[in-house]
Amino acid sequence: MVSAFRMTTKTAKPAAAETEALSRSALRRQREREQRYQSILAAAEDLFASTGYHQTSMEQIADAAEVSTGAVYFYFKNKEDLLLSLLDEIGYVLRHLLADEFNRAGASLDRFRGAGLAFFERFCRPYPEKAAIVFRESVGQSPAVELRRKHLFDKLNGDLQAALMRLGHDMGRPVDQNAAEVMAVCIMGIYERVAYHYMIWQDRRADLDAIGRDAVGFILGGVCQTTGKAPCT
Amino acid sequence: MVSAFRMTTKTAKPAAAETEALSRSALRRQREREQRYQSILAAAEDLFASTGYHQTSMEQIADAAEVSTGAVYFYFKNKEDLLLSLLDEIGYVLRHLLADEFNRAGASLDRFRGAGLAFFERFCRPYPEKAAIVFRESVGQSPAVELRRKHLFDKLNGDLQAALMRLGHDMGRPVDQNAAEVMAVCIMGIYERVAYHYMIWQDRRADLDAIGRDAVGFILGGVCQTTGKAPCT
Amino acid sequence: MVSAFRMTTKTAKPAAAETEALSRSALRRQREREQRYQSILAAAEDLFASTGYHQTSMEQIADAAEVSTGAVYFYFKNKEDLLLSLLDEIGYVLRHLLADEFNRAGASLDRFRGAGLAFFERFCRPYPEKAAIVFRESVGQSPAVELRRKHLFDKLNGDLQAALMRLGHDMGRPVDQNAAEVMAVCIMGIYERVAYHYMIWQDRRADLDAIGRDAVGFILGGVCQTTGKAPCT
Amino acid sequence: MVSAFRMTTKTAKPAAAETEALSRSALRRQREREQRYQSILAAAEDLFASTGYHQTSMEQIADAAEVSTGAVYFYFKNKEDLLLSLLDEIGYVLRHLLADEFNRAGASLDRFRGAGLAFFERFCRPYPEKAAIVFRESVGQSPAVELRRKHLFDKLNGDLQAALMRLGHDMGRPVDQNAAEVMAVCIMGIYERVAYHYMIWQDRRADLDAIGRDAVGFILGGVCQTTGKAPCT
DNA sequence: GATGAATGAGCGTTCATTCAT
DNA sequence: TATGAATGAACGCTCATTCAT
Repeated sequence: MVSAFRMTTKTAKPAAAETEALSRSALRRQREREQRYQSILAAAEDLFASTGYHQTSMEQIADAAEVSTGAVYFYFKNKEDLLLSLLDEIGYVLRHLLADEFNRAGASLDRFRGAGLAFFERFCRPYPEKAAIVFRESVGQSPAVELRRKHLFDKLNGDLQAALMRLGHDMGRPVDQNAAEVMAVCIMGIYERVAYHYMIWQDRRADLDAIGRDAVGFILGGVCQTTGKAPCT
Repeated sequence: MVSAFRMTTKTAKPAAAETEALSRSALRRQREREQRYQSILAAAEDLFASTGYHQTSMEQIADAAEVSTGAVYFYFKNKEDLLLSLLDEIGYVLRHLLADEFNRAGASLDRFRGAGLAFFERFCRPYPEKAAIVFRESVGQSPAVELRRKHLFDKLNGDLQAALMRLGHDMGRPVDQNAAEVMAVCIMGIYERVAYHYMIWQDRRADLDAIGRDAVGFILGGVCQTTGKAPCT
Repeated sequence: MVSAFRMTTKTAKPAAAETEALSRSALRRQREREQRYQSILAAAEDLFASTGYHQTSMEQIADAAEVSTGAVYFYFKNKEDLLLSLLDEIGYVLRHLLADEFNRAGASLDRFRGAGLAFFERFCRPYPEKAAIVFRESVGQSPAVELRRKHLFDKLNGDLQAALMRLGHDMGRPVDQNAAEVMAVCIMGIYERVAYHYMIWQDRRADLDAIGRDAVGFILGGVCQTTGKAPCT
Repeated sequence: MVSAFRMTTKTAKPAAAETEALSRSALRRQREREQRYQSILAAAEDLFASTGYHQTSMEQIADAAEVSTGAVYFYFKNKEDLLLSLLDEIGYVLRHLLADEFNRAGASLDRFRGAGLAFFERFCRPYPEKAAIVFRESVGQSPAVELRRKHLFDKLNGDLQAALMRLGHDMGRPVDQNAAEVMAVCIMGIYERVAYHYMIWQDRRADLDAIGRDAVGFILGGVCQTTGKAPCT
């Protein structure tokens, strides 16, 4: 689980009686801890998405999560760490979503279509707050956040790039590594801006099917351009 | 001139004999004023791009522009106004750059190529700070800034959309308005993310030619997809 | 207690076994909180009275109360709130002081005498800072402060007016309501200006007995004028 | 004229050709200067009374007077000086108004009545801004302003005190000087608070006649108390 | 004399973070 | 562990005043 409570290094206590099975009360505490961690993260996600990262104070997050400010600092190093954790969680969700599509059986081009549609239908539509956080709230906030964002995009780009190269290979028209990278970046750009435009700036959740299809069509056109599949329909 | 000093509303008494030509000293004052306005804006651009909007204090901007904090507030309503003005200026530059390409003579597809290359070569490369501001620093800062950003993108999208519909018409394959809008958004997304990836996150100014060509290739692929020109080379 | 720490709205979860008696440490914290609140208020009172409301900075108040600026803002919404709270406290003290006199047994006219003397002897003399704040520092500072001041005077006037009407009734010469109000306002005016003149502008604390007696004499003359008690001695 | 432009000490120029008659242009300049001085003062009076001394900026005053900020500083040393000048002017008006009443022929008690009525009818009613400035805006603003306010009240008190002593003498019941002073202060207090209550806090201009009569009645009662005139009607 | 752009000290306020209990 | 009061550095902004033109 990506959001599992990160074990603090100083886990002193358990050392003594940490028999193979944790005591019942220890288990309960563990569970409560995890719940608190999640509720704080959820509160932060909602507030950052709705009010903005800078406009949200730690106290508001604590209030929304029904804990004290001190508790927030027990679970997270600082405000930035909250955003980083959010980014990690969202990255995890998003990567797996896309990976699932690319690991499906079927014609390789269909996988690109599937991934695109999944991005719009199964990420943006159900989780608009997560989209707002990766694409809006985490932009340009601090070097550390920017770095984490970069890492996230690098991974997504890498996945896409790999899929493109596999596709080129399958089509008998090997794609240059650099070109594949640029294409991956282009695809991510389309995902991002289409989501931003139609989900963050406008609320076109209702039309997302059609929009997604058009965007995916554009992507496929770009992809075929290089991999040569002539009338990419 | 986009950056002409915004005339204050109370443009003074029309005076008696303020003939067509302003007095020499009045002209000089006017010029100096404009210079100050520009130097403050330039200082803000540099600092926002290098240090980040929130990490830059008004005092730093004043110092960099070699004026007092009060002077900054004389020329700009507040910090946000500085960012909005920057956005306006950048939007002006960018739109004209792209419009110039679309108004050129020649095959319509070539214009898309030209616009894409111009974006990378003639906007991102010479003005990396401006790119950092539109694509990074102005993201998610405040409702007003977000709105201005949206307006800017709406205009750019509109230009692109119009060009796409003209192209479809020329090709004898009229493009649906909504589809054209989505395509325009896709193209802007590619511009943005490629610039972000290769200019803001990495410093690949040297490779920008090749990268730009690949990205433009992708765009043309997406465009042809719909407008039907078969082997878009 | 007027100065009891204003209960914050979010009075926490009622907790499980928070029996009728608060834990000892909770009680202590409560007490310390109240002390801090009072010490900040006292610091503000002193500084406002000696230096002036506008001339006193929040930092000075914090320093004088030996707390941080942040602490001041924890206990009071802002600087204005400090003045409003002071006004409330002073109003409470003053009203009760006068009410006590009017509720005494004895000839009704004597009560007016008693109230007047109490105002000078038991309010102005021991609390010159409080007098300075109601009569000087809170004048014309902001709409909210002015309103609170008005409310305070309205209450004092109301008390006086009621006493006057009772007196008229007792004397068999009912007083018109409007006339009673004007008389109440006149009495407050005398209180205020005599205090201002002899306590704020001059330091005639030593002569306050005689001055008070003369002023009270004047008031009684005015009162008898209407209620008819002939040679009001 | 109290508001005549204070001659600056450095009136260098005239020294040479200041023949008994000023040249026509010199006269015109003199007149314009006086007009500007007055218009600035009037603008300040309006703004201070309506918006508050601290809430009014020098720029607002300059704008309202249709001059530059610099001009305001040519005619007045600083913002405080503006308030001091206003206080002087108002003091002049008020003192003469009351003096006129006291210098009238007739029974001496009637003069007190006349003065009181004049205060309400011929000062407060036509010049509510002036009342707002003496009684509200100039209170507790700075040591210098407070001092000037004190001087003004001292003079008014002195006039009243003198009148009281004359009255006592006329009545054959000489009044003690100190007692007369306290009575004067009481009368001023009534003037002030009744004006504040019914003109500044409420707008009872319409009922001012009745209110004034009641207040004057109260004053006469207080006065007779000491000077012995039995049934002061 | 008049202008108004420029100055810059100063202030109120915020809020991420800490730490005694 | 959890709490929440306390901290204090930092910042945006105002505005009385000055002075070159």
